[in-house]
Amino acid sequence: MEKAKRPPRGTRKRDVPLTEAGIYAAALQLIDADGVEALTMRKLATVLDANPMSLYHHVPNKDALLRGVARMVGAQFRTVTLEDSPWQERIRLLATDFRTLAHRHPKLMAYSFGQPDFIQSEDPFWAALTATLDSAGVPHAEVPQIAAVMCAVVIGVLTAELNGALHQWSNLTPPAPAARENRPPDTDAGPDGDRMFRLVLDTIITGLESRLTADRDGQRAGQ
Amino acid sequence: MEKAKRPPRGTRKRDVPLTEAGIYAAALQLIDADGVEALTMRKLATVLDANPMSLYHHVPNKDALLRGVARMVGAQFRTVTLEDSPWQERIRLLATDFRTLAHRHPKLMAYSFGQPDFIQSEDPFWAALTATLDSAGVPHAEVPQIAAVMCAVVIGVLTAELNGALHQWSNLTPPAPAARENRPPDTDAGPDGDRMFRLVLDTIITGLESRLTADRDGQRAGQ
DNA sequence: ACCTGAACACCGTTCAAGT
DNA sequence: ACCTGAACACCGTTCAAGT
Repeated sequence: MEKAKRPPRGTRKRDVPLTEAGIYAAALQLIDADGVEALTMRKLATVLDANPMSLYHHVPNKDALLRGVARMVGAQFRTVTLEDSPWQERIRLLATDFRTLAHRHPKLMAYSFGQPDFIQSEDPFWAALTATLDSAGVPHAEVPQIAAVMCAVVIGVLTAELNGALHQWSNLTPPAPAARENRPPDTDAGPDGDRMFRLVLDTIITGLESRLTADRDGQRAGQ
Repeated sequence: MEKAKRPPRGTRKRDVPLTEAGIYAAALQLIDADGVEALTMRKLATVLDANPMSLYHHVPNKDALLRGVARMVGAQFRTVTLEDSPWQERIRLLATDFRTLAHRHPKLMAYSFGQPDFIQSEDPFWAALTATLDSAGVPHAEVPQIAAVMCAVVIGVLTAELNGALHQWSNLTPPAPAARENRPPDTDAGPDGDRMFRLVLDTIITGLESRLTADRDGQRAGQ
């Protein structure tokens, strides 16, 4: 009978002590599978084969847990700096990297996008974005505002893509009352999403370009 | 002692029977005050001076309650059609009307913006937007997609404005470690929000214009 | 230091019973 | 028809106690 506690085969996750990182990793799995709103301290403990209260020895509370998971995933987002390309190219790369990350963990990112502290001063992403706008010739004083609205725009489009709104709205105009209802969220990873994301990107880059040349024309008439 | 039930003065809300509309109105008050996440069937019942379970006779569940409140508020959003203005002006009006609504019930709208069914085919807003794009000369087949991304962009910026992200990000670049932390969400109703919203609006309208003239030039070289 | 069981103060919702 | 109390199946979290 010796011990007799361990179930037959690998059904037991934890022969290993609890870790902050381990908790985050397990939480991320649950979130990827069922979404942030389905994550529960108690479910998470079950998955980790631990007592729910044990988690509180490694994480202060559920909110900190979510922030921790978000920070962990965000850290994967090291963008290639691509120092010697034109600013348009660099912005495009930043945005598509962002989108790639969003597609890798859609449920988590749909939540993270709603948190104002999702972007921090220290983020290499923010540094890269502001540096790029700077090198594009955006007046220093305006760089943070322009960067902020660009983030808001990109996050808005990604959110709408992730929760299916973009897809749903695109198929709206025909009354289509008998169309199949409540189709699954339909991550919209297809070519539609790609096209529409590029459309937005092109538009804001074009808009920025024309704004910059207008500024220059205003200052020294030409060039 | 006759009756002896009624408290001294107007502290009692309900001498009147429960109504679906009354429930929505009370729920909206609670949401405006404390946000959607703080709304509880039990708190709502208390405010209405009713038993929590009584609500379920007028509303199937909490989800339907929230949708009902959102629909009720969205119905206020009757946009002036402004039939004889240039499409740029009409789009601008649609967007600023949208923003006005968002500022009137920020907590509710921050929630509603996340719901993919927030915009429906029957909405006069959607009809006005698609009609405007149509009159601007957007190819019929592209109208829904363009309308969808425009909604996503505007909602993205409004969401970031409402939850304070726009404001926070704008003040990011200086490391500013000792700055006051956790200032209140700071609805960002000030001139900052106005400016940044107009900036986005100008940019997408400019982008759309250049896209349209490019299409025309491609088709018939000129005009 | 790390873990745990019991308990507290909440939720949304079901159901059988009251008027 | 409308309302209600009790109860169920959950939450996050505190706390005192175990090793």
